[in-house]
Amino acid sequence: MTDCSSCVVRNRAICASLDADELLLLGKMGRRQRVKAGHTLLWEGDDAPVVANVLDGVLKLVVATADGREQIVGVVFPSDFIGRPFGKTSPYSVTAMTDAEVCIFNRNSFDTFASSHPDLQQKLLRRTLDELDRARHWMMLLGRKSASEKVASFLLEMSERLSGQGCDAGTLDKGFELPFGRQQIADILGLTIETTSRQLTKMRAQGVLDLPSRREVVINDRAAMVVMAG
Amino acid sequence: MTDCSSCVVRNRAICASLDADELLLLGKMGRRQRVKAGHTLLWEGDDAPVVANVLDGVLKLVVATADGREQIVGVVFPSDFIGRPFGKTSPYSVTAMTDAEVCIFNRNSFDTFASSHPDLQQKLLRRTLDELDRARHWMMLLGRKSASEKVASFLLEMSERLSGQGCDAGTLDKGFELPFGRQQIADILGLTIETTSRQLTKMRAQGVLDLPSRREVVINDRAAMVVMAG
DNA sequence: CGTCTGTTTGAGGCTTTTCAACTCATGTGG
DNA sequence: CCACATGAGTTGAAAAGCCTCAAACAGACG
Repeated sequence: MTDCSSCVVRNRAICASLDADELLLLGKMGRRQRVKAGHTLLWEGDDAPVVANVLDGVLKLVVATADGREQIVGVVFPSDFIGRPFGKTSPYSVTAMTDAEVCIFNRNSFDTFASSHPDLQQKLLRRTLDELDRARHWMMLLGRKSASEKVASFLLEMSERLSGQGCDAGTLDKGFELPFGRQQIADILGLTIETTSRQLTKMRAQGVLDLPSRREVVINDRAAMVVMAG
Repeated sequence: MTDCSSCVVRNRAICASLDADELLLLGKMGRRQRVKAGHTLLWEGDDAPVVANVLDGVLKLVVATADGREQIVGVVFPSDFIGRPFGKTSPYSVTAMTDAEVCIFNRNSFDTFASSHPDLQQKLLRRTLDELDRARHWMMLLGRKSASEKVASFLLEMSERLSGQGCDAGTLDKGFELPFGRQQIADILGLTIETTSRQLTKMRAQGVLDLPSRREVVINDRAAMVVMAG
């Protein structure tokens, strides 16, 4: 069992809708689990037996074709919800991009619990609606944007989502550290690793950004970046 | 007010979770509205004051860039739900692709009603989760599939979704009529109208399909089509 | 110091887009 | 009834953009 009252994402995750008693009940169902970077929590097509909350780290949702092409269809951060409630096989794999920690629930137990806790279900609905908006926004990027627009859009979104992480939520840092490498950026944007790399180099040459190290990005000219994002 | 008990989508839409009394209450809030093909119900970025159920016809959800490129991020059929509950501006435009009829609710009233009807909310949650899965599946298509794979995938999906429409749900018709033209297919697949047209012509030349008229498609060799879909 | 992994860079080729012309079905007015 | 305009779809040629393959490079680590 898990002690929810001291949970790091207690107030941001869907659990935030629950009172002390309910939290205790949910806590009995959940258990914390560490996932090492690169390890896969859920496999695409499997009858996924669990749902989970992310406590720490970053995970990716991946869809693959038979011949091995991969597309990242979602990136989840702490307090985000993972999995497919209500009895469906997982339509994507969930893999840790960094060392991560999640709070896992048996799906059937969770479904039952959710059904009798409308507030929790509403929180889940809101979250799912937001995810859907984000996914549809991303569809525009994948279908209609050029490589440079894709990279610019990606950096701006990451800058926003990663800034929300720390204590000083709200302020946009100029610099931030990406939790993933070039290949994964490419898999998010529907590009190859080479094209991604070239676009970044071009932007650095233009002075719009700096790349102090492999995973660090500093946005020098956010306005220009917004224009490039299309 | 609307008479829900005789509604054509009564048993398929989210309303299916409601009993007679609740239905009457919801019916007082709703009103039927016709939308002519080409007319837009909701504009991207607008503070959308309504949500709706589709009664008849087909509508598209569109995201556009500043310079006019369009990506269709969703297609909704009868019994599907439209709109963004819980107080957000609409992240996309909703436009009728055929003459359509919808059952409209004031969003605030609907939100309130939903909050006090967990069954309705759960139906909405399930629907949203399904939409999210569909959207993510589509992201793979947009990001990683070739033009011919895109067209083949599209035709297969449309064949399935349009077959579900009639009385004989479940059986896959070889032939069906698309509710949209070439440009709109292109906007769904993230291609140009020319590329779309060329792929269709190529498939016809290969004998995989027939194109009896502009909007009709007959799939001759479904197995081959599945292979082509990647 | 050498190896390993991840990234950058280069050259060439292929797919898709772009631009333009043409076809075909439909509808309108003379 | 026919000439003509109209809009959607098809086809062709050329160009652009992105991908593929290959090689060089950089940082981390034993």
